[in-house]
Amino acid sequence: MIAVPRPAAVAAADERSRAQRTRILKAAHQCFAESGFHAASMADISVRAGMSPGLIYRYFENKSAIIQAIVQQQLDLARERVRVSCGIDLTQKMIDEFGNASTDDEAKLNPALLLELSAEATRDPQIAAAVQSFDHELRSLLVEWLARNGNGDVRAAAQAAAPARALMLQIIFEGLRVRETREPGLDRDLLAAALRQCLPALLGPAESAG
Amino acid sequence: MIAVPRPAAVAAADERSRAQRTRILKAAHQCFAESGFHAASMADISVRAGMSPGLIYRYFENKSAIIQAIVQQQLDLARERVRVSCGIDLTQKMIDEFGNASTDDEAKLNPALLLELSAEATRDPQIAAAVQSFDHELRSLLVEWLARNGNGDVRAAAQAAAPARALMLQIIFEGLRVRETREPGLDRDLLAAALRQCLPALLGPAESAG
Amino acid sequence: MIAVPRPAAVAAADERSRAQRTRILKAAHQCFAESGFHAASMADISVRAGMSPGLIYRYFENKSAIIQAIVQQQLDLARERVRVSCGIDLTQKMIDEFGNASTDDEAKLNPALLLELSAEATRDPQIAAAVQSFDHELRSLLVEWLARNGNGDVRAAAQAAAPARALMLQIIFEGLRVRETREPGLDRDLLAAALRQCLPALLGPAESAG
Amino acid sequence: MIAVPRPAAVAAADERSRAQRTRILKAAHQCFAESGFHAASMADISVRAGMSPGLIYRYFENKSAIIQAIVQQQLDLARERVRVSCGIDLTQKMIDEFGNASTDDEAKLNPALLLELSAEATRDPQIAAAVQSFDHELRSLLVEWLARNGNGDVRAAAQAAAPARALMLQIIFEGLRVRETREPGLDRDLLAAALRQCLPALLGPAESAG
DNA sequence: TATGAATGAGCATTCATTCAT
DNA sequence: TATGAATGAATGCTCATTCAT
Repeated sequence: MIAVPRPAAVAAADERSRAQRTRILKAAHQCFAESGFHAASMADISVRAGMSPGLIYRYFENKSAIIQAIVQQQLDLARERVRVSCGIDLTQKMIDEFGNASTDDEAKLNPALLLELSAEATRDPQIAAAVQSFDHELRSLLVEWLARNGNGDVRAAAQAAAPARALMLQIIFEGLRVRETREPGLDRDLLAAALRQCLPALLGPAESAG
Repeated sequence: MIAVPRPAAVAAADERSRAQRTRILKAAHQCFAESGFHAASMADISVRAGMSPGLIYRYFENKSAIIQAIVQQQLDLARERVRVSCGIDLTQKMIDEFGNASTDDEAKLNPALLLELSAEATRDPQIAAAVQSFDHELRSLLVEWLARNGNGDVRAAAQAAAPARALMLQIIFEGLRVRETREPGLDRDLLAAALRQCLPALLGPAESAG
Repeated sequence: MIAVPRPAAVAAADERSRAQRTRILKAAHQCFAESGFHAASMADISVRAGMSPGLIYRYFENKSAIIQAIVQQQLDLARERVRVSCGIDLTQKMIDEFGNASTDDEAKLNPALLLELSAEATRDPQIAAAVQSFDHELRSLLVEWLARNGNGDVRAAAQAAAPARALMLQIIFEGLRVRETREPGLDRDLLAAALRQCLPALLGPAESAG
Repeated sequence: MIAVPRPAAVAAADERSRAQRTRILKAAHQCFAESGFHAASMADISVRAGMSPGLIYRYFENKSAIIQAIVQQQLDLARERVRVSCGIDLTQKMIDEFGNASTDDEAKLNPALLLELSAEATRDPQIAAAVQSFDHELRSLLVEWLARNGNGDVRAAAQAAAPARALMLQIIFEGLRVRETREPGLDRDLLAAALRQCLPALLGPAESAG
């Protein structure tokens, strides 16, 4: 006779399972941010997560699966940030969010992680695929957003420029992550001045070609 | 009897030593670009360099020292490229050099390596220091270059904007490296259109505020 | 208040307990036959048995105890087969039963299991003891059976030869199990011819020495 | 400049390499015989071989390769024994060689190892292939040997019976190995009597059918 | 200078076993 | 009685580094 668990029990188990996965991912995120994907050991992660190394394997097939999950998490985070940024002073947003990163802040996309993840995309086809599909989706979102923010500028010029502008925004966004990593103490005023050299041209009305 | 080497012999030995170091660094560069700093093994490097693993330790104290040297080499390369780019159509240059990277092309800064190196700066203080000092120097060079290219625009506005513009160029340059890594097949026309949205504003005359 | 179980309940519990043990042993038999004693995991067995891994430990102290029980079961099976084979054409029986083994056929002694079990007897004194006592008992049974099948040949010669013949039958029987394992597709006609070279001399009347 | 090692040095290195492999195989043989293929750990083997665990991997790709090599070694040993046994009193030989096995006697086919190896053939296709090809070869050798020992009995009957007899010899040989494993203290006189019940019929002239 | 055999600590992963529920 | 999450020691294997030659 096999006991059929009541739905409530199943739900509780599911919740616990999800909580454990979250705990592991949080620990992994910290370890990866601190030491990199390869230098962080499963033992490190298990200690950070407050559990035995063996238990991790109940929730993730292997270390690679954890990396994949972190990659996905970082991508989701980036997507979320784009969404939140709609209808906001993007320049100010970029300035405000520069730096202030701490290793264990899971609510913030970790720039070192983003860089390592991007480098890894060069080698791991699964990561490459995840990253590419994310990037395309993100660019589409930016195109839409630019259209909405164009203040009724429905001229062909504005429409045509949107994809290029979206790409340029992406490049600047990513360049900022590199800078964050290499020069965390960068002067914010200088940064603000720098961004103001470029962003108005990208966000404002399309220049009349004539 | 201890042989006192004649100066010529010393010089020859020095040269040989330098040649060996170069050989190792070339091999290491390829291995690091292909597999990353951690995944590339000393054995891999020694095979690529056509020498025994033990011999590498006569020229570099340990693997970390090789990484340091590669970092320095990549920085030198980047510096060189800035110097060469003077008086050139920067926009076109950026477009032309996007992608086309091959793992064993030592004359070209490897974008995946740049990213991994930048992430490593987060963890290794020596690398952080090397990177920061390089970045500052580079920015100074860019400021000078912008001044020279300003076509005699010695107005206060132009002078004041230069540092911000230099920073912005740096950010765009680095953002391009991330893109190269994540989307190697990016459409060059779109890229050109994107850069043309921004670079004129950065490279051209300062806008009159009134 | 401690409930004093009524005899009927005790009997029912006993029966259930026996049923559970049987279920575990059946699962273990399949797993062991498929993967060997060491490669089969308790988790595998518990899945096959349709119960949790923890529950197995209510019925068996540890994995070794399961192996012991399987050994005993295989020995019982072999004993049973000898008993059944009485008064039958042994040669034909041996031929018919060669091969045709499937991993989950519990009614048939699994040859790979027999071999692994025999090898294990070399290492585990408990298994060695079980196997030895079984082998002696089996030989006695064979001696009796040979006497009965001797068709009243009560001459000293026949009596004296019985133990040797019994041993020889055992050796052949076991040799067949090895062959089954190493050459499952062995030609049955060749096998029949081989056995007919030997068995008549073993089963027939003792040769007159004069 | 890559040093080209002199032939003498190469030969010495080769010899050392072979010696190391031998040392590892000897240690592995002992460990496998004592604990079985799976229970013996690489650490056990490395201790027995008097070297570090890592070094083993310079000579064998992985544990499985060691098992394969041991299997091959045991097969070679068995082949050698057949060859040596030509023109000899086979019955006496079988009796003499029963038992006396010690775990670290590499010159003697270890019966427990043979059994485990045979069981493993059930699961590992590579071992199965090695074993099958060996068995066929061995049977051919036996057929030839029987022909030579037939004392000029070139009658069709003798020729026809040879393959069956060869198979039967193989079965008995393997049955003896099982017995050795399960009943190492078996009485030699009884064993001799048992073999004498069968072997004459197998080794002697073919019985006239009329 | 150069080799490459050797070391041993460290890694990802597995699994028999326990125990709170 | 039954579950299955949790443990942690052990395993096969890798690799930076050393050192006898």
